[in-house]
Amino acid sequence: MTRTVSDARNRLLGTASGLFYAEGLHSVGVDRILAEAKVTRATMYRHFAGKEDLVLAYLAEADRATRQNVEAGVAAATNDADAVRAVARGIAGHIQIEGFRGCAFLNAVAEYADPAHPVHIAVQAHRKWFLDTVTGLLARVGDTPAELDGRHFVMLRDGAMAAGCLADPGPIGDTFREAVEGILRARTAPQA
Amino acid sequence: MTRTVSDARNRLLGTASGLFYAEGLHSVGVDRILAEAKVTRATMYRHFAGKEDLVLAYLAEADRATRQNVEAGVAAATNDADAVRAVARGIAGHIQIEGFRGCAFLNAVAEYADPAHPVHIAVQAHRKWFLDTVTGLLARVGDTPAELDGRHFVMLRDGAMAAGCLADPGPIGDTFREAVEGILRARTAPQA
DNA sequence: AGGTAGGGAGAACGTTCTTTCTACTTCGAG
DNA sequence: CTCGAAGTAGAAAGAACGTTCTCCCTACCT
Repeated sequence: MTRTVSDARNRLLGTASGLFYAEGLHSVGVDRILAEAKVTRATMYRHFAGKEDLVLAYLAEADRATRQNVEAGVAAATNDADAVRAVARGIAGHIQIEGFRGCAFLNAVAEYADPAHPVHIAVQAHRKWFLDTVTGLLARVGDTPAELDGRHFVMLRDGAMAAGCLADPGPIGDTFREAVEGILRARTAPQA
Repeated sequence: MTRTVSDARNRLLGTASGLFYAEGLHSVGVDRILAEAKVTRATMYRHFAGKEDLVLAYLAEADRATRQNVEAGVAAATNDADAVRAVARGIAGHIQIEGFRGCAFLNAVAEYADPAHPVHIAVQAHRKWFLDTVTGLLARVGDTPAELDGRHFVMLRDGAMAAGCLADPGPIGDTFREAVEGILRARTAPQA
């Protein structure tokens, strides 16, 4: 019942995630991860089938963290429009943090182009969840179909995440949030 | 004066570009490029200092092609708003082409995270040109400062390019162009 | 007391990577 | 005619890669 769930495994996944995100999937070798996590090869291969499994676990953790952030933001909102704003605020805030290197999922597909690859599939699943979630939130604001606005929101998010590590993240976050306000404005006061 | 400029060099850069774009920078090895281009190692190292030089040449060619496309679209436009629309149409069209795998520059920074790396610097230069160009075009529509709208346009572009190879590119292109129309609308008829 | 899971340490495998090298051919310009 | 640039062909170096392996130690559970 003590269920340590392995301290070494946590260190392994933690440092692997940090390195993968900061430097890229192919750029980081197993040796680097083992050295930095102070874990031996045998231990790693006891917990993960291989490097690819580590990558998948890294993305799964990122997916879990994102869902938690979104759900927390939505839960704290007092109305439907504010729920959308909360998601946007979370993204804008995420861009500002030290060491931000873009979207872990978009960066991953840049390295795993094959659509049939497990990594690519994991990214697709995450993106489908996000698009569906945002579209659902937007549908509760106003009474017009929200599919286009959902895609619009995700497009802004993807662009903000991409540019956030290539330009001053402050103005990027501001631009993003103002653009989201534009979407909400158009939904609350439909075409003139 | 015959200046063949080397047929082998062209084949080399051409197939290297195709492979780099389709499969990623780190995923493609020199051997693959040499085999596919039917060029020997010695010839390649005669023309390029190394693989990194090939990557840089690939990005330089992509930069040149993009600038040409934008300039052609702008030149064909009959007024300032249509110039912006022409750029947007070019992007939306680019997303639809078979084999589209996202923005070559955004994909490149995903693999070369170090801001001091030549690849990263080349991407920054390309992006600065694009942002400046778009902001300049938008400044001619309406008479308000265009910096925010320029960033907004680029954000939409980055998002559209990122999503274009992860979802049905048709709706993505439509969403992008409609969002750009929103920017133009806001500039021609300022706040109510 | 003994079995077993988790971890440490490190050797070694075979592959692939980028790069360098030598040796021979081709061809056009001076 | 000759020189040199550009090409072919292939060996090989040297490093890094992901993976597998053996051996030993510790801690916990029964």
